[in-house]
Amino acid sequence: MGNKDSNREAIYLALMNIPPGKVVTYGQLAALAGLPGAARLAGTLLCGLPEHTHLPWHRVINAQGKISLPESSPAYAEQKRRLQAEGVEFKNQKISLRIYGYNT
DNA sequence: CAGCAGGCGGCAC
DNA sequence: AGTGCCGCCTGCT
Repeated sequence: MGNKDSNREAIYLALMNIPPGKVVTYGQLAALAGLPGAARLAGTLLCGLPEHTHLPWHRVINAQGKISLPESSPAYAEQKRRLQAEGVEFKNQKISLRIYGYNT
């Protein structure tokens, strides 16, 4: 345990455990994967996910409760749409972690 | 509210 | 095989 490959896998596994209608921050996801402080890693990996992935990458947002992508990005629109489809409400592009945050 | 520095991997040279 | 730069980040000034 601890090698790079398992870290990547850990992130994916942690992501799979996020239930619909809930969201986690990058840092939280990394922490759940056993990699505290590796928030950026989570972002990098999600960025590299193939389009055909089954992983709920859309449930990952930044610590500010916002989608960490340019609003003009196609991925932004899709992420927002998927979250709204799961019942997540946006307040001016912002999500309430207090309400939709995933707590173990 | 904006700006800067810090810690962790990934990828290119 | 080693070094360096960059990122869908964060927390603190």
